[in-house]
Amino acid sequence: MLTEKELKEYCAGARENYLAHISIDCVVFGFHEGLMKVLLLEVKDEGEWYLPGGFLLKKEPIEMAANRILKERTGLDEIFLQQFHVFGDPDRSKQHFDMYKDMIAPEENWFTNRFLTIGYYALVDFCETNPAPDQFAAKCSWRDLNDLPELKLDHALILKTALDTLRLQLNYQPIGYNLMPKEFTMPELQKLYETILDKKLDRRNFQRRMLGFSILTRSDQPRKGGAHKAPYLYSFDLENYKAALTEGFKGGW
Amino acid sequence: MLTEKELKEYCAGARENYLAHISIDCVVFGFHEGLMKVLLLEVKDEGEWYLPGGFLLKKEPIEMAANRILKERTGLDEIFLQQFHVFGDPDRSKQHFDMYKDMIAPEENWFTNRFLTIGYYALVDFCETNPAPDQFAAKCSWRDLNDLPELKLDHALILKTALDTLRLQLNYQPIGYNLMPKEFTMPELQKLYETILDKKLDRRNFQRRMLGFSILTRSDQPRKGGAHKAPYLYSFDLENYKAALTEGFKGGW
DNA sequence: AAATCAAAGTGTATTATAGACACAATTGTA
DNA sequence: TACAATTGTGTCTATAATACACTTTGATTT
Repeated sequence: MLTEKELKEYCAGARENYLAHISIDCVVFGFHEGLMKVLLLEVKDEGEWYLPGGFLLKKEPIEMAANRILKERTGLDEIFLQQFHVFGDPDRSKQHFDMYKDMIAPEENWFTNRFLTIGYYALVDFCETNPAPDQFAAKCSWRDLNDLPELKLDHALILKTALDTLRLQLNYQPIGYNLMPKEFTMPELQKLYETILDKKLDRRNFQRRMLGFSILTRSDQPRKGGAHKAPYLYSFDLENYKAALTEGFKGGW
Repeated sequence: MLTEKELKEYCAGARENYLAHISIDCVVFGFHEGLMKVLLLEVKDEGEWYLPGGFLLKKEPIEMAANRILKERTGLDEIFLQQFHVFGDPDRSKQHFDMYKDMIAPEENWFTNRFLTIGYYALVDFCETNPAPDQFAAKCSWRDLNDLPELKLDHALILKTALDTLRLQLNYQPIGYNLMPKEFTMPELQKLYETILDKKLDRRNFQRRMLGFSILTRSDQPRKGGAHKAPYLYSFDLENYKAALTEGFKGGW
């Protein structure tokens, strides 16, 4: 919780710099040790968590704002970002900022305005991130997707919608370049798909299909040092990968 | 073009009732005589056209605003509506309201604010609509999708994005219930698909596939009176149709 | 050094789906 | 009654999806 001085300064600054009524919330997906992770922030002095988010500078393009916000939270630039939905229920933030009602008049409090929030989801390489809290958070950290804490506001809905969108996306776009390290094995990539989809896939069919997309390059050297047969290393063929991103996988009609 | 009085009254009313910086634009698709149609408004005293749109009341849910706007333009209630993207380039409306610069100071002019516009697309039964202009338009009418006039602002981009989304949608959702009359023949439905996709489809394969979705009911009576063999009439099986809408057609993974 | 274990590599047979294609039936008109 | 236009329907083929089992490898254990 902020002090009265901090809050008032923040609100004055926000009114001056940010576009009213618009916010951005980001669902940042990572993948680590076979688990799907989401980047969350923990509210100071509370047990609650929320999604990385922020506001739009008055003359800033939306995508740029989302990038800026994520750079602040993760240290990463050029993140894979995708706008997926606007959440605008008039009551979506009701009562969530009651705690400040004795410090500042509601009409002065930036946070009691109505906000439509633009949802972005991001896919990032877990190992490359340096999570950093914003000024309302005690900490910023990765949480397991299947063991989530309670989320503030409508952030649980936003997260679910992002996940649904990601799963749909899997059907007509390649995925993984932004979530995997440079080199990876086929079983590791399969684990990513299994984790996102939350179901087991057949090893052989997965490999055949994935190779059929022609977005993978197999390295000459297998990965040594594991306790078993050395698996081949793959990397994404960026050219074909990007082509697949824009063209999609299956014609349908 | 509005008079100075009209403009000032509009701006004062807008500031009082609407949420700042947010607008809604709708791409309304219809289908008639084998042609894809889009509902457009023609600016008074100019040759330019724009998409049906409007603003969000301060306490109104977004979807409700989109419905309200479309009811005003088409007379229809309960329209199939889908949010598909937010357009928020800071310069998207630049210079488009220069014509009013001598009437009102820019800071007083509602229209020179920055707006993020939430794009919705709608599918409606062409024959049921009663197009009605808004107060900035000389007329509201259906235009052929493949013979469009020049559009104001970034409305050409919005329209194109809507169309792309619709085409994608075709791959995993049924479509047609909102675009076709209650009863229709298989060739008519095929024409709809061909028009949306802008390509020819095979009659026999189309029929087989479409019937495979189990969303159609064949009527006992064929349509008589045509100059040739009487085609069967079909209607959508609403229960299965809605199930297909939520579940999607093909598993993918 | 040999046996063992766990994970990875690979292939084939079957089934379902998509695509190409041709002929017969119906209706109004010439 | 022949014709033209349109609709209805079936089959063959190619491709893609699925199910399924054995072999290979490398480290670890005995």
